[in-house]
Amino acid sequence: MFDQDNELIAQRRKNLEEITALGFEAYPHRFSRTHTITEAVSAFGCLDRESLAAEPITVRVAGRIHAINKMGKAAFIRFTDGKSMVQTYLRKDEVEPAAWELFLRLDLGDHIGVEGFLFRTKTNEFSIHAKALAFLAKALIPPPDKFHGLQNKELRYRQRYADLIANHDVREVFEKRARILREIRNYFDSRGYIEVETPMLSPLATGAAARPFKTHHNALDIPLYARIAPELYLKRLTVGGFEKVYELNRNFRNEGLSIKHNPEFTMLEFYQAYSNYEELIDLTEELITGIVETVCGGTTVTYEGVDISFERPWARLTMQEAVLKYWETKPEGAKLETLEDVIAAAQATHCEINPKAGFGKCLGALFEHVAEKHLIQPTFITRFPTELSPLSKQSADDPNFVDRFELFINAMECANGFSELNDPLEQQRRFEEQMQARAGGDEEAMVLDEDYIRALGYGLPPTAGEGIGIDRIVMILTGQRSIRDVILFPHMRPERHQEEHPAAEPRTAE
RNA sequence: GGGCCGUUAGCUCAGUCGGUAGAGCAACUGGCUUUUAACCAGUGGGUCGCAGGUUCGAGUCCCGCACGGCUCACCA
Repeated sequence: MFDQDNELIAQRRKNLEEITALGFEAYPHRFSRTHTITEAVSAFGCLDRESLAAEPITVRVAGRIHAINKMGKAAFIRFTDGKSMVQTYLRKDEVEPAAWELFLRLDLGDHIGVEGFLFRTKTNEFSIHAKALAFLAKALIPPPDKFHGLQNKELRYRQRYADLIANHDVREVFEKRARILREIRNYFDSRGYIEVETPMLSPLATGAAARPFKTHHNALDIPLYARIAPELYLKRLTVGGFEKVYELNRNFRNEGLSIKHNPEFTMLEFYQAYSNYEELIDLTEELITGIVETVCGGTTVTYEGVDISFERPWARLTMQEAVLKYWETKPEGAKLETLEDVIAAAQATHCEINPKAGFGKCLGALFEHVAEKHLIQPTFITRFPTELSPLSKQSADDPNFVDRFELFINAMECANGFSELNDPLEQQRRFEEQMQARAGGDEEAMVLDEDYIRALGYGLPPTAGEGIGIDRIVMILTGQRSIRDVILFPHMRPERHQEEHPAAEPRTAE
């Protein structure tokens, strides 16, 4: 890793040895600061040259070296605390001789501490006139190009630390992500919801239609699955009397990776007793609009050059209305009331459907084929087929549909909520249907959870629940095109280490 | 899994028709006491992703593989 064959690393190791030979500790344990660089810049960066000269302000700050401009017996060192950058002006005749010798052996990427007084240069740049210089840690590996940053996407994802050092906008994305999560927690905490944590590892992977990761518990000698959704656990808690609960955490799905899919992703799920799905639609608008206003300032964000407006109310369409609206070659008087209607529409729009699928699955496929890509502005799709919604409560006027919605933004499904099915006998019947589909080869059909049925047997009040895909919301609010750009360490194939090649001839030149 | 594109110095990138491997940053030596991607002079640094093939000769053409990006399919 740090082999001497690489001249840049060898040079840095040599510099470190010489620094310790000068009497500096190689990896000192601490450095007391008066300010972070960010604090110093925000506290004093507004002062002009005259006020800085009139009453000298001394600071002790620390950071990583970004650039060095050396001019004989003086130098500027630009360094950063990760968030803000400042430069220090160092003169050979104004610091200890050892400090100057130290300076001569510093490399880009090293951590230093500086004590000095604040001033402005003749080009008016806010700077620290160094009186003392401390060595805090060596970077044996050179940082990426100080001007171009790190462009190679593979390196940026695999070595996020290097990405964060080199590309300041990456840090801003993750700071914004943290603010979004904080706003979500504020929203629910201030309205009396309790945040809970339910099992990540469970004997059953259920509550959603997805393929799970499987593992094994040695002591119990049983298979366990990484959860695909916390849904059924959260509703057990509603049965138990937690009227309003939320969980903000990871789900795991053993499926393909893409610009919109990571094997683990962050989901908000929340449930509230004595509510229905229409109340959740209002809540979702309020929650997300509030986040957009707080985090992005305003009600509009620009994503991929398109303005997305979160001005309320957002569009609402039933699934059938959405298909009819975006079906470009729709014949006069077309309807989507029966299986025959839907099959005819699928054929007319060249939408492939499974010939064995029923009305609900066909309508769902048709919706995804015809309408989904047009749902750029926030849009709630309602009135889902019962066949696609094994955990949702049927609509009062037609048992073929359920009281459910999905929220689409930028053609991505961002939220899914419904009035919860709380009739244990009907739930059992729906699970049995799913198990039949599973037996028929549908790997993603939902798995029966008997204990969940038992919980419903104790009586789940009328309840509405929702899941919101946080990574996707963060993508839209931070303008990132790929989910990998809003996840700190996205999943990658492991690096394949090259076969050990015969040891190179030792270098003799020195 | 399919299709398209990419992989050249630590980083960012050139490399024409197949004919001695290039630049900027970074590094090294020297100069320079308010620089701004500092500047000036000089120097070193390469398994051209890996492995085959064609050819007198391959970074370049062909085949296979690895990894990545985009995209389609599956999925949220």
